[in-house]
Amino acid sequence: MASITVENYLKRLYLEQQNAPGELVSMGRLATAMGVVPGTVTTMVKALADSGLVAYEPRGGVKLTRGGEQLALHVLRRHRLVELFLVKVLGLDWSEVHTEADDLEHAISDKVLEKIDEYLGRPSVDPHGDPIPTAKGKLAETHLESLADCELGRGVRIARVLDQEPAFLQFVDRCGLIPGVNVKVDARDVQSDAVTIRLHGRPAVTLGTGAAAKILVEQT
Amino acid sequence: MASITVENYLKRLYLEQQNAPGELVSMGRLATAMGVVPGTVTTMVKALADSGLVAYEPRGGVKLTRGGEQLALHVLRRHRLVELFLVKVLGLDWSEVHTEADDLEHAISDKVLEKIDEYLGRPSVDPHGDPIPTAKGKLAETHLESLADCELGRGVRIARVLDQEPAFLQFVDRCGLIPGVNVKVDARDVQSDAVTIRLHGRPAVTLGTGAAAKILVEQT
DNA sequence: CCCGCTATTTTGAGCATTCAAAATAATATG
DNA sequence: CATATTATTTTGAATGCTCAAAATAGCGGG
Repeated sequence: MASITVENYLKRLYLEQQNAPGELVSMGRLATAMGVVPGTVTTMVKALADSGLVAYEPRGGVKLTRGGEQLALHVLRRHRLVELFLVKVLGLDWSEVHTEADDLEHAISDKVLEKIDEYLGRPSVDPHGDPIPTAKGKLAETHLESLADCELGRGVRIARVLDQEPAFLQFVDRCGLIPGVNVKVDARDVQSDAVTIRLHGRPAVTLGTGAAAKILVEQT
Repeated sequence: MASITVENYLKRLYLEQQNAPGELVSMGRLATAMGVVPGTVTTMVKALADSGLVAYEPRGGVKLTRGGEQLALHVLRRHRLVELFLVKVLGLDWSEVHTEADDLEHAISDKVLEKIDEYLGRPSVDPHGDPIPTAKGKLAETHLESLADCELGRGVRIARVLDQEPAFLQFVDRCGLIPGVNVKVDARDVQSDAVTIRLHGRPAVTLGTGAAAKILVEQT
């Protein structure tokens, strides 16, 4: 059985790999992401390599093996199903479920997970629009544009928010830019670094490009 | 923050104290209950004593301090609310929720716990009839008789089953002796060590005294 | 009162995870 | 190319929890 710590390293590593596909993840990156000192990561990664969960290149970086990736996806599945469950069933705010799920994801058995999945009707995304890996460990690939780069004037639907910070999520919520909402990018200005979004039946919202890039949309 | 291990020791100690009220719990007892070697318990108990969670008498035994008891009750509350939630909401069998709750009880935040409690309508007992401590750490005292010692012929209602073994719970389930059911003790025989129970609309059941003693009833 | 049994405690050690700080390798810069 | 900078690894140590096995204490029976 993978310990909670091991599960966390694998999950983190998976997410870091997503940020820079194809490349090895550096020790420093992983250390920052895990909130530990770099030496700790070196030690841990060597142990994970011994267990066959990661491929480690000294002075180069790490990546998950297929086995490690499967485990990471299983953790991610638990995390995201729990998030959705907390929002949909227990009525927690979507800005707070990430933290809760970080603990619960290590305590949920397959049996309970299956019940949750069934209860929720086999959902494919969590409350932030993040895709939920299947029980078999498959993750639907998506190729979404963001509010920072989608076509001007065209109607789009908010699909995913790439930031779990409660403060950001609450802000997004106040603006009404939550997944499922139909919007249109009215204008972008490089000089002012601003993106103006028009919502149905609401005042227009202006975001900086940084924030706009974290909100992904799909065509309607 | 109390570690998972500490929470488990306190919970176990609380339950052992219930078995023999007033007395100190011996190291050996606690070791068996925790599934560790006695030396481990001595070490751990001294640490708990240093944290003010237990009162330790060398060569005598341990008991919880008020602080330790509060923590134990909080863990027990999480455990029992989770059990009920798993049965009522996710449809797990009552014979399997104990094991699941043993993990989940350490991963549930107060916020989520409160939502669960609310969702369930502030229940007072779990699926086995075990009382649920309040958020304030109060536990309703009960003085129930068992099928092994209640009055013959009188109508009683099953209120609690004092055994979490899946096999026993499944057996109890098959007999229909689950909490809430009205029954009557038809006969008891000291020589054959047997208790015969009559159920409404079902064949009568005969149990050994040992099993009967684990099924508690309340007057109807 | 001593003996032997049993429960408890102590001691020494190991595993997993972490840190601090020193050593080393790789990389960029002048 | 030598050096300065930065990233990584190593080393030594700590913490929390555990075990095995030796030492010790307490108790009942002779």
